[in-house]
Amino acid sequence: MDALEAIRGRGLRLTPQRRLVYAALEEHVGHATADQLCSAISLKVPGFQRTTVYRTLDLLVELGLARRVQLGHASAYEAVRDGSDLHQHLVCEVCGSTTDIRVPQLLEGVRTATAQIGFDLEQVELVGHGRCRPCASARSLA
Amino acid sequence: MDALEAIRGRGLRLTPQRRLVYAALEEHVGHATADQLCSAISLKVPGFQRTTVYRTLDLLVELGLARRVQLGHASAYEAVRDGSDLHQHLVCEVCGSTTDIRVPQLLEGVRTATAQIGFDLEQVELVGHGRCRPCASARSLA
DNA sequence: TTATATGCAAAGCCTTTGCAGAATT
DNA sequence: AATTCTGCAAAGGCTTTGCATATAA
Repeated sequence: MDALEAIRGRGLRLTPQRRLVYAALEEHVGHATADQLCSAISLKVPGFQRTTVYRTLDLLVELGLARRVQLGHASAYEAVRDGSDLHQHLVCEVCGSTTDIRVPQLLEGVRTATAQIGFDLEQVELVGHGRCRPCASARSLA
Repeated sequence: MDALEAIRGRGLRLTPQRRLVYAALEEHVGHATADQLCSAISLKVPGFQRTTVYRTLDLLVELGLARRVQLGHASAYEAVRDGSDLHQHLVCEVCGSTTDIRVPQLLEGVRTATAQIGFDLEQVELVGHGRCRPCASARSLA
């Protein structure tokens, strides 16, 4: 909950709603869509607004407390934990599941390429598409 | 135009509309949104339907004649040229421009990581966010 | 001739915006 | 007390779908 103090540090307000969104994000395993978070919170606080979730997520991303991942058309979010847990995402085209992977030297490689053209890199997002192990196995049996 | 014969190869029909969409995609420099393509085609064929553009793009992607790139919320498309011109994209957060980059060994790195977990990788999409050279310069002056 | 594709209209997601009332500092 | 936030409703992009008509093969 300490992380949220960053909100006050910005001169903004630490409201119950913001706590709820951040808590839901931390509790959620893997990535969560705004809608999933809203549903989860609604169990405790009926009528919780999607609008508020979106606004809060924007704020959390801006503060570096959450990361936004573009999976397909919709955005997914995940809490940024301590220690740079930089990872990328794999999406299974068959079952839609997502998996985390770490690609060593990815950042270095991209930095080298961007440095050459004077692009000031802030974030790298990589999404791989294919078939997860279970779905790949199922296919090879067919 | 040979590439389009792949459509017939699938037992599907090579219509004037499909030719138009593919031609527009090839002529377009850089990435094109469905809407941009539709506008371009509409200059020659007034009233050309966005619906048709979307349906055709889906088909072209499926046939490997086009590549879909998720830039922000909207999709952008580019023709797949001969010779693997695999590249990735940088998006400037200030002016919204996109730039192509090539990241050597990117594919190898990702393949290594996916092979370890048995994920059958088909495509890799990387998007970098930051500031393009002009915008970065403008900022450092401020 | 027969299945496929297009045009059009409508609906569907996901997300953002405007504004009045509520709540934090 | 002053400013920021929330809830609600509405609109806004982008994309998909349904169905009758037109068209490629």
